[in-house]
Amino acid sequence: MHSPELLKGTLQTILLKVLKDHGKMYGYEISLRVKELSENKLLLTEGALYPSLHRLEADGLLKTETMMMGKRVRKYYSLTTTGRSLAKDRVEELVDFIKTMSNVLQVKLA
Amino acid sequence: MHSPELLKGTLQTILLKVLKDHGKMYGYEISLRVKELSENKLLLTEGALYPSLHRLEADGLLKTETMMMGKRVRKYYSLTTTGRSLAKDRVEELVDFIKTMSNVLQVKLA
DNA sequence: GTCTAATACATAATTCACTTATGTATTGAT
DNA sequence: ATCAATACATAAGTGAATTATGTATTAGAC
Repeated sequence: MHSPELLKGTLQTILLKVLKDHGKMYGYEISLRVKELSENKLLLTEGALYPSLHRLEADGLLKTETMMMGKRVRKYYSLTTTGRSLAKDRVEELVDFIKTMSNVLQVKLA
Repeated sequence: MHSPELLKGTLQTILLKVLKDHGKMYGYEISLRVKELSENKLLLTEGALYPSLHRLEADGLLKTETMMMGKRVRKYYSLTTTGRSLAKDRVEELVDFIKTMSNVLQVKLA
């Protein structure tokens, strides 16, 4: 697990990106997907995940659909048109930041 | 310039790394060096830089030497033994985080 | 047949590393 | 002379996280 401090500012971008690639997903599913993609290094806590999803929805970047699986609630999130556009920009910005950081740290990335 | 939000959690590591590579440096010099290494994309504000240096010093990771250049004050910072050791760890952690992020974003880094 | 872990959502209080704003003072360039 | 650059510093405010709770269902272990 990484120092969680590092996650700051990257969570929204991660959420947008994962939803861009996988379409409709629910919160818990997203957390599992991120865990998988990161090889167990990025563990999204609920306290970070749900407020972040709610914020993205409030900002009009995500839309939701609530389903009942038996008696269990599932809330599916997907990108709006605006969200899709922003997802692209945010990912580009983060990739650029990563490249900048590796320049500053003077490390080669495989 | 990047979204400054992304810098959070990475600043101390940057400072430790730059000081590890360049030895004795003063604050303003560090900000210029980071600006140069990042091709003008990382602009350290004083409000972030100085408190961060002070914190590292208070934590025993940096030691200081104040010099007068004519009438102008310069405060040189350098790593302590503890600081040198932590610099290594922090850089490794950040590099690892960067790799994790690129996995999650599924991007190839040159 | 009960207990634990996993599934699935949610929110409130708190933290703390930043941003933004401000302050002081020297030096070099035009 | 005036402006930009040099060089330090700190205080107030922000906001995205952490930490701590809470509710409830379902599957598996024993």
